[in-house]
Amino acid sequence: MARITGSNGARTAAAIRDAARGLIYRHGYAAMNLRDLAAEVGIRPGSLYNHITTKQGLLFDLMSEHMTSLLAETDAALAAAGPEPMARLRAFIAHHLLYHFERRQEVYIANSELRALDPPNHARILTMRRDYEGRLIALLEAGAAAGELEITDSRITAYAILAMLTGVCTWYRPGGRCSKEELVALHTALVLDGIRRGNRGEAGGDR
Amino acid sequence: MARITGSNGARTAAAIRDAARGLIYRHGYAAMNLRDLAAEVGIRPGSLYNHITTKQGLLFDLMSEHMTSLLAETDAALAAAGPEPMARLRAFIAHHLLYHFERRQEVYIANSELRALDPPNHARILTMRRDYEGRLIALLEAGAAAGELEITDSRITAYAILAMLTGVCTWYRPGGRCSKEELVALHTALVLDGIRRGNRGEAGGDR
DNA sequence: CTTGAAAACGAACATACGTTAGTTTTCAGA
DNA sequence: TCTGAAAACTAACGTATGTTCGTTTTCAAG
Repeated sequence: MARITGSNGARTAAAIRDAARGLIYRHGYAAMNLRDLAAEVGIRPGSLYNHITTKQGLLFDLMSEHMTSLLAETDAALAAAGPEPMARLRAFIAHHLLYHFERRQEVYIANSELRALDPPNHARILTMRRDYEGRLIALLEAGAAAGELEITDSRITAYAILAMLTGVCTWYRPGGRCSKEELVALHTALVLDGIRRGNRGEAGGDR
Repeated sequence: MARITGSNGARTAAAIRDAARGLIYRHGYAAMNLRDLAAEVGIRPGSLYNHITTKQGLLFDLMSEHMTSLLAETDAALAAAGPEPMARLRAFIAHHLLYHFERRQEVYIANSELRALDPPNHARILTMRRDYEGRLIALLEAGAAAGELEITDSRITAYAILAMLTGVCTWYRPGGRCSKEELVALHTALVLDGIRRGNRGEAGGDR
């Protein structure tokens, strides 16, 4: 027996990436092995190589596809929000969360497996990530320039906001206590109230 | 040649844990191998087993020691802050950040390698982590009860705050642009302004 | 000074893993 | 219908890895 009846290259390739996403998400890249991956897809280990270059190449493809679509969809959401800085910032936050709810696995992998990439791949993904962070930094600076936000350090503030928003996908599960919309509202409030101009209490210093 | 002149059990055990922290922090538990670990300590792979039970046991010990000291030091910081809810909350935030600056490796490992623990070990570490989250949840609820905070959902708010604060150790490096004190002030402001009562702008909803 | 435990060594075992090679069968275009 | 590419199979190679075993040397207690 060799090639299987009804086998289809594109379908198998997609099944491999789907299964790989799940396995890497659950066990991590280093702990995932290609025999388990092949078994989940329903093929033999060697057959994987009709669809991937190497294990490392598979990881890079997954992360690259993810970052590309994250950037594209973010830009679309920002474009739809119009020119007003605060509206764009809200759109960014809402989109970030909704995207993360929808695609927890990709997001988690992109954030936790950077170190598993070999140097050239690492550099490429890092560039895309910096692009994404740059979107938020620009929004914060636009809001500050418009006099609506009070930002001490736009880069660090962006990191803090992204850490909070991205943290959601470590515990969010569909069908949990809060709806997606409630979570968006809650986080939008947390973020915006934390940086809106004129909102500073006596909290600024810790002594 | 066998036992080495001047060899000392306690010193070697400490060196193993130090080296393991660094290797796991940089490469992850699954990607760390005991030959590299032994080489970094300056002994042969088999000699590791005079000081550890298994690789898994080593990971558990590292995480367990970390969580134990985190809980103890947090309680000490809270005790020193006195009874006032907001003072305690500030103390929690400041302590969390300073602890994370000081012990980035342990913190990162504890947060990223939970899945590498086998089920019994996993359960034990998870209990300690829930304990820690419980400290913050209690503080938020005390602040709300005292009328100083406005909290929609204390658990989710706690997760969001912890994600933000813990995110620091993914990018913080000593000698960076901001001092530790500045970072504490910046994050304290972000958190407290985000949840202080009467601070709600029109940000609550996203539509 | 003797002796048993401690702590290192060298060597190896057993398995797991990424990957390759050669073969076989199916599919799609001429 | 024929033919070459596609996609699967079986088998295995080479290496890496966690761990064990028996030995040897040092340390410290009696």
